[in-house]
Amino acid sequence: MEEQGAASLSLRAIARELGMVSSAIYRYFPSRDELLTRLIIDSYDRLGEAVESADAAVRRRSDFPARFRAMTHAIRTWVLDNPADYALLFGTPVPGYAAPTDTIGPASRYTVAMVQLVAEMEAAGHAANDKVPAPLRRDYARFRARFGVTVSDSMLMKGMSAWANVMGAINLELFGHLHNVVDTPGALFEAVIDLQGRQLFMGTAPSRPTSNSA
Amino acid sequence: MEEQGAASLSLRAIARELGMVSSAIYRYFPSRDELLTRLIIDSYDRLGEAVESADAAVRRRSDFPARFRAMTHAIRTWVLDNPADYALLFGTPVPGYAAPTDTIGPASRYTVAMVQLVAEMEAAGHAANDKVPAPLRRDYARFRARFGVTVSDSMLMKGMSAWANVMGAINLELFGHLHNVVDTPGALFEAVIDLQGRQLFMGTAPSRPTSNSA
DNA sequence: TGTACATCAGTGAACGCGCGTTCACTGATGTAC
DNA sequence: TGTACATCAGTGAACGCGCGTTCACTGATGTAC
Repeated sequence: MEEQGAASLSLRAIARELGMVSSAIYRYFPSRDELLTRLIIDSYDRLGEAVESADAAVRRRSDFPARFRAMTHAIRTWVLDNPADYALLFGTPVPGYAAPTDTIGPASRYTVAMVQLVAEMEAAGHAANDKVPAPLRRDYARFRARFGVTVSDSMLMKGMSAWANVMGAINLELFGHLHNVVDTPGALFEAVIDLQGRQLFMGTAPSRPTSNSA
Repeated sequence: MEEQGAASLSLRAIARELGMVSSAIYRYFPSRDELLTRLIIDSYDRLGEAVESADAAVRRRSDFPARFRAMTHAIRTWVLDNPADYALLFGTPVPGYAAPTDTIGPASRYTVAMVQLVAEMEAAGHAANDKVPAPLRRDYARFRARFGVTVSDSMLMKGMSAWANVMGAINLELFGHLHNVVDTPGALFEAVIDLQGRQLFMGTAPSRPTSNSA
C-alpha cells in the first residue's frame, strides 16, 4: 500500500486519492491518527533517504563543503517536489494529534545525517570552540548517546544552528514569506547555504595544517 | 473590536471566543476571508510593533549586537506569548485563502526593522563583500525601492540569511521539532543568535578603525 | 418631557459540506475435501 | 476436477460534529418632533 500523492492529510482525501471509499481505510488502519503516523514516518524516511543518498553521492568524502551543499540541496529539492509532505512534517501541528515515539527515529534521520557531517569534519581536524551553555550540554550528551555520534558540544551547536538556518530558509520559501520580496528563492537559498557554509567551514580551519581545498 | 485571545482561526471559534453567535461576525466582516485578513494584519502589526520597540529600547544606537539581540528576542518572546498568532502568520497557509495586498506592509514590518539594522551597520562602516547572484540583485533593488532603505546587496543578503536563521530556530521550537532533542530551546536560541551575530558583526568589522566594542 | 420611529447589535434556526467513524453488506479469491 | 465454505478487500448508507453562510427576527439605543 503506497500513498505517493498524499495531497491532503484528511482520511477521506487519502481514501479518495487511492480510489477507495473512506471506510475502506479502516481495513488497514484502526484510526486516522495511526494513518497519520504512518504517513509521517514514511515521509520522514523518504526525506532522510534523499539526504543520505545525496551525501553518499559525493565521492571525495573529505570535501565537506560539497557534502553540505549536496545534503541541503537534497532537502530543498525533496521538499519542493513534495510540498504536501512538507506541510505534514513541518507545517502547523495537527490539533488533536500527538506523534507517538515511533516517529522519533525517522524524524531524526535527516538531521542526524547533517550532524554526522560536522562530526566527521571535527574528526578531520576542524575545530569549534564556542562556549556552550550548560543546559544545552546536557541535551547534547543525550543526543550523542541516542544517535551514537561522536562530536563536541560546540561543533554540535554549530551544526544545529546551520540546521535551523537551512530549515528556516526553506520554511520562508515554502510558506510564501518571500512572495513579493524574492522572486528567485533558489538563488537566495544558494546564498544562505553559501554564507552558512562559510561559517561552518572557513571559520574553523583544520587544526593540523593539511593542504586544504579552499 | 479586539480579538486578543485568537485561539483558533475558524470564524465560529472566534465568535465563540468573543461570546457571540457565529452569524454576528457578519455584521463586521463580509466573509471569513476578510476576517482572516484583518486578524493577519493585526498580528503582523503587533509583531512589528514588538520588534520595533525592542530595538528602540536600546539606548546606544551604535551597539548593533545589542539591537540584534533585542529584536530577535522580541520576535521569539512575542511568538511564545502568542502561539496561535504564530500558527496564523507562519504556519501552513490556509487552503482556500489568498492574502490580499493589504497584508504586505504589516507583514514586512518586522523584517524591514531587521534590515534597517544592517543598513545602519553598513552606514557606520561595517562592510560585506560576498558575491550576490544577479537575480537576487534585481529582487534586492525592488526591496530597497519599496521600503526605502539604503543598503548594499551583500549586506542585505547577510541580513536575510540572519532572518532565515532566526525564523528557522523559532519554527523548529514552536512546531515541536526540538522535542526529545533539546529540552532548553531558549538556550539553543541564544546560541543560534550568538553564532549568527558573530557572522553578522565580527566577520565584518567597521572599515574605519573606530574604537569598537568587541 | 413624552411619544414614534429608525438604526443598530446581536440572536437563533437552518442550509449544505467535509470530516472521522460504525456497521451490515457484497462479491471475488483462496483453501479443503 | 468440482463443490462448499472461509477469508479477504472493499462498498454504501448512516451517525454526529464543526464549519461558513443565509435569513428572518428581536430588543435595546438613539433621534425627531
